Parts: sequence; C-alpha cells; structure tokens
Amino acid sequence: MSAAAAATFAALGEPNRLRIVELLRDGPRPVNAIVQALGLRQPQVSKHLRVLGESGLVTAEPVHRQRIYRLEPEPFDAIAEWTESFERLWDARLDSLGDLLASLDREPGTDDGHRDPPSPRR
Amino acid sequence: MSAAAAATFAALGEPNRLRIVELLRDGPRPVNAIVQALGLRQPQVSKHLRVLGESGLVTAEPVHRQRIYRLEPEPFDAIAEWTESFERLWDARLDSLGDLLASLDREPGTDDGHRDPPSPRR
DNA sequence: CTCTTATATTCCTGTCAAGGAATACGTGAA
DNA sequence: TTCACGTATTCCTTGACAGGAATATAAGAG
Repeated sequence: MSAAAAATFAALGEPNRLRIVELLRDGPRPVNAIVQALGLRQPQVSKHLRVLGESGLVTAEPVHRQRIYRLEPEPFDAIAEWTESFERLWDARLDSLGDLLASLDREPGTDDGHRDPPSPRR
Repeated sequence: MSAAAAATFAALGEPNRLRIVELLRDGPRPVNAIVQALGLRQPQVSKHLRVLGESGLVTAEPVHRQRIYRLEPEPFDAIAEWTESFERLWDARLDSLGDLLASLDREPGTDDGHRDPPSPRR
C-alpha cells in the first residue's frame, strides 16, 4: 500500500495536477474545459491527465469527440485510510521521549543494529 | 490550502521519504535509528529529513548528541481535511455511463428519488 | 584541548519530469 | 472523401532532485 501511496502522492505533488484534481472535484470535465478553466495549454493538460490516469486518480469516458475526465474514488479512499493511521497518534505523545533516549543511546562501534523500539503503543 | 497541500504531497511522493514517515509513525527516532531501520545512508536520511522538515511534516529536538525527529500533526490534519472534501462526492455518481451499467449491478437502496447529478454544463 | 560520536552540508553526476512548439490521431460533419 | 474540431503524442530543452562520496559542524567524553 505504501508504494502505491507514494505514486499517488507524487501525482498530487505537482501544483497544476493538483489544480486539475480540485477542478474535477466540482464534476467531470472534458479536456478543453480544464484548459480554459486553468489557463494551461492543451498538451500539458493532456500530459497531466495521463499521469493522473496512471495513478488511478482519473478516468476518461469518450463522448462525441471529447473525452470526459472524472475522479475515481479509490485513491482518495486509500489516502484517507493512510492518513487515519496517523491521526490516532497525536493524543498519546507526552512522556515517551525520555524513555526512548535511554534505550537508543547504546554502545557504539560493535552495535550491529539491535535496537528496541521504545514503547510505540500508547 | 492547495499550495501547501501540493508541497506536502510532493514531500510524501518520494518513496524513501514515505518510508521515513511511516517509520516515525511508530514513535520518534534519532537519525541513526532511521538509517539502520531503513538501510539508507546517513547523508541521504538527513537530506530527506530536511525536506520533510521544510514541509512541516517533522521536527527535531536535540538531545544529547542526537536529534530526535518526530511527526507533526498539522500536515496530516490538512491532508485529512483535503481528502474529506472529495469523500462526499462518491455517492452522487450517477451519470450517463453509470446508467448503462447500473441496470446490472445497481442495488436498490432507500433512495426512491434521484439525487441531483452534478452536471456542470458550461 | 583533543578525540569521538551524531548529524548536516557540499560537490558532483545522472536521471527524470515539466513546459513549449509542432504535429499526429480520431471522430463526427458536410 | 475531405474538413474541422478535440485530444494525444513526439521532440527538445531546461531545471530540479536523488544518490554517492567526502567533508564540515556541534557537542560530549577523556
């Protein structure tokens, strides 16, 4: 899940692609509507849409001579789920820091990687 | 909101940075612990931590000779909020293509009526 | 002060990605 | 068929970014 999440984040990390996604949040759009709404050039929009499509964020449906792009829910669900795994941590972080330090400050040199995670549970 | 979101997504879009973030989810860590846990080289980890810090995803607290890195909640809250603005759209997915397929797999719900399809004509 | 440990920074290099421009492709209309 | 429109692809150039290697900085131990 992490590898796919990285690809999704990378696709959304480009500002113009993020603008496209946020525009499509208001409803499906043909390419030309995106071009005009965002003031980008048509080839760049097509290229961005391709990247978004390869990440599963959008799909296209051909209608007439146009291709109507729309958002797909799965990647957003994945992001939401991923983010939720962090949201549960913020209330349980007061005093574990001191314990952590003592356990991690080990003898150097011959240390070959043995470490014990301090107390990741709350 | 969007501009900062793009920066956050970009920071998380790098696979090794995402691994670092997911490691820190289990608790704060000094740099060397990240190096050993992920099998990366120390300079690269420091560089990634710098990027993560510039996006506000992590902060460091100096203790002894080490710097303990931890996640910061704000960017995750921002991502969650951003994602929620999309999660409310999926139930309104009745459109021309959907209607064709709907006769096959549509499950009859309690919706006698028909929700307003967002057809943003322009 | 000197040495060591932990981390950060710099330089270099290769790769990849985004924008611009031009063009190719596909499909409906005449 | 030919034309026009909507969209996709290709080529090119430039800039950003990640990894490797070496080194610099900070601070505690002796």
